[in-house]
Amino acid sequence: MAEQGVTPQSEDFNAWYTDVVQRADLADYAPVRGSMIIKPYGYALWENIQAALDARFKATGHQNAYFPLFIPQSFMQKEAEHVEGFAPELAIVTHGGGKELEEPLVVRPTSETVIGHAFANWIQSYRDLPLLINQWANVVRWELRTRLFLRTMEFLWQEGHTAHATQAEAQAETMQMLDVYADFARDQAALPVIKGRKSDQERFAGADATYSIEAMMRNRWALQSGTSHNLGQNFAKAFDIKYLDENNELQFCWTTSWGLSTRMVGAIIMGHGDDQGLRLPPRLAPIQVVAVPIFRNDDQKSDVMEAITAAVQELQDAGIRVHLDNRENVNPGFKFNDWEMRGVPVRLEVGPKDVEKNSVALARRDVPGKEGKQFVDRPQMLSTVTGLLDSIHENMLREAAEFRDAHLHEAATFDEMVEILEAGDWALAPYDGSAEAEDKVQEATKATSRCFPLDQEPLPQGTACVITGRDAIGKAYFARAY
RNA sequence: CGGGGUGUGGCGCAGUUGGCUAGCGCGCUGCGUUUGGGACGCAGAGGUCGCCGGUUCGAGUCCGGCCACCCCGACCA
Repeated sequence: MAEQGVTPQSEDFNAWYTDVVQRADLADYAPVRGSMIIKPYGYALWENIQAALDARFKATGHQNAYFPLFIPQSFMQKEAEHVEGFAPELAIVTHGGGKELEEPLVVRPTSETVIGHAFANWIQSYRDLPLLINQWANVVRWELRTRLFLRTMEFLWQEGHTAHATQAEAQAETMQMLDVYADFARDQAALPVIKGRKSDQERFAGADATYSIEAMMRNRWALQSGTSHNLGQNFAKAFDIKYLDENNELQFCWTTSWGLSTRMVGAIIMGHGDDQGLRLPPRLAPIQVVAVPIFRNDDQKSDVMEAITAAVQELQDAGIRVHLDNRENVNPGFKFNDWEMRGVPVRLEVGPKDVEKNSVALARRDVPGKEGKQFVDRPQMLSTVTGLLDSIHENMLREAAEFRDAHLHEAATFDEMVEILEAGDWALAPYDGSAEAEDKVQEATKATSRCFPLDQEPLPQGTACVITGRDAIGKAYFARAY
């Protein structure tokens, strides 16, 4: 029998990832290096992410709009840090309609500049504020090294852009959206994340401060899964985004931006998957329940199909995403393995014995083998499935949190820090926020600073950075990161 | 962009001391038997051997160049 599964995680985590993405039909390689084809199953997952986030954006007062893919090159050059930060990864269009363009067009790597330009026109008075906009779009960054979902030259995301009258309001917005991401990760994706502030090296080019949610993958690498920036008045000044306040005085706005991309799909894959393949969080899974009929002959077939069709209908009517696997060229055992690899949270089986006893079998993806399988009376099916979906969500979240917490350690000295990082875990230590300290850690361990977690007490006066010995500005997590 | 590797039916590979009709496994199509944890039999379909050039009576195989992809590093959501 040929090996039909994916490379085990323990053997080669990156190979496991690549295997799973392709075998589970999430994505495919495209003709152009570094770009990807998102297949229907992967896109359905993204659509569910979109729907959940979009609802949260609307609930917090944001409106969707769409800004153009092409940005005049001069726009990118108006904000000093922004130019420098993005210059190496820009795709630039120099020709159109067979002629060289007067001014080259940048394919957006992010939209602060075009949106800043528009905001400057839209905003006149304090009555126009706050302006709360989001767009769902594709962006392009010319990456050297790419990986499906985690880093591709073109990716899908949403980018929120807001303008406010005061610094405090902008900061409140920045933190609110970080919370939205963290809550989404926990409540929809079953991923516990750490909210924190980025070091200066990791800060967005043009931001005063960048915050992120960091998730731990099953190989203990960190994955930045969402970011929220307080842009201060940097873009307001570069694009002349001004308003008249109540005293008829002209003021610069305070702006923010925040984004979450298809990288979240990678976070879900690597944050939950096991040696069998994907494990999708029930609230985002494109298929929440897969129904597998089992029969030996035509008599049984008609009885079983009738029963299972009714069961599927009942679940569907209750709003559950169900797929009936009625393929006849593969046997049930194959289907079990196939759907487990694809990460479907719940499997419903109906066989002759179930028809006879008016029952169904339900198996949960997060608990392997017989332990995770139960037979329930048909009238209890719907309530059991509903309960299972919630229970699987809670269990996946708990497992991920326990795994993460088991691999977080505090370091009191540089040696301790190196020891923790070399073992592959995350180290939390007082850090002065400097680039030279970060470089030193990276040289020693390949790990970088992930964030200063928001959830921490202020350090006692004079606490030393474990790397440089200078005054620390807070405790930061360091880890290997994608 | 540096280091390593790989390009042979859809996928995974063998064939590489040049030799005639390029094989194997999986998958695919048809028919039949199967079906509660990755079924089996029989019959089929499917290949400009990554591309270009060279050597040779003869190139998947040797030589040169190019391209693509994967892995590891440096840079990044």
